[in-house]
Amino acid sequence: MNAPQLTKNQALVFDVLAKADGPLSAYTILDKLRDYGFRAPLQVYRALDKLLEYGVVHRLESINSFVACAHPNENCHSHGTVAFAICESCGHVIEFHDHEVDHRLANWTRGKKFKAEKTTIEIRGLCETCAA
Amino acid sequence: MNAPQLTKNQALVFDVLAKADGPLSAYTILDKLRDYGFRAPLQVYRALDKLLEYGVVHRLESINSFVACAHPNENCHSHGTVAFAICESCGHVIEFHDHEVDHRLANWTRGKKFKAEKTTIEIRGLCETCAA
DNA sequence: TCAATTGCGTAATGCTATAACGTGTGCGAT
DNA sequence: ATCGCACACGTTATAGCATTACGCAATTGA
Repeated sequence: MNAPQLTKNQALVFDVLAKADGPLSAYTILDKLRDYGFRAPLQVYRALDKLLEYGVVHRLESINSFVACAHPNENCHSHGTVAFAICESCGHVIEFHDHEVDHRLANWTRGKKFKAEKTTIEIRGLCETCAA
Repeated sequence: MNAPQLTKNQALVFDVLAKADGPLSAYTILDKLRDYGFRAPLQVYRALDKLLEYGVVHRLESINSFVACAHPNENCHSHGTVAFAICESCGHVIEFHDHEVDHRLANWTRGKKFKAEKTTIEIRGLCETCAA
């Protein structure tokens, strides 16, 4: 899924996420965009839905927040499942891929004949700086 | 973390989850327990907090729901990270462990000096029956 | 031109989770 | 025994996250 030309709202939401130094909730995004005419959550959620679909934004399920993809110029989906390490102290997120993990999970689903649609891997803890 | 004697509320919540054939949201649990005197979400959330702490219940982050642990007589935590496959059609959840996945993720965190506190692995899709 | 699609705006609502307050009970230490 | 503490509980209110429902406007393509 490659991103076509973004609409105005999509571009605004994406820019906010791209400039943030960590994940943002939909309502935080809304607040940051009030000066640009945003009034309602749905304006944010609709834009996010598209950005997620295009693969340029990820949703962090465990903290109900969103981040810009760390690999803007590649197609994230081609790397397999995206995993995240989320620092609970400073909020920073590291995005990574591990083919072996993908492989193991794929093996498991194959064995169970489970048809995987979306896989979430999120590690919460403390980043190197905050753990020190 | 082994489970001590449960309090009345904890036991009620646990029983509801144990008898359910799939994950339940806190509010669904609340509704099921109104006849037993439950009136407010906090009664459920407080019980859930303890049950999660004891390891007899798991939280499914991606669907904001809770399930009884599938291995009631073992200590889940001793198996490493618990992973879940969640059928989006019938709602059934399969709980599993994969040491190799744990190992890979542990390797990654070690390399990044990231101190993992809680790891979430959830695969959403269709179970064998529903995919057929 | 008409119909279908897509994005947008607004209001209302629903679902998920926690804060803040106070009560009661059990239990160990003084 | 009684004081102080920890813990579970009950209630109200509020905060935070997400969707439903309605209608309008612009675009596209048959």
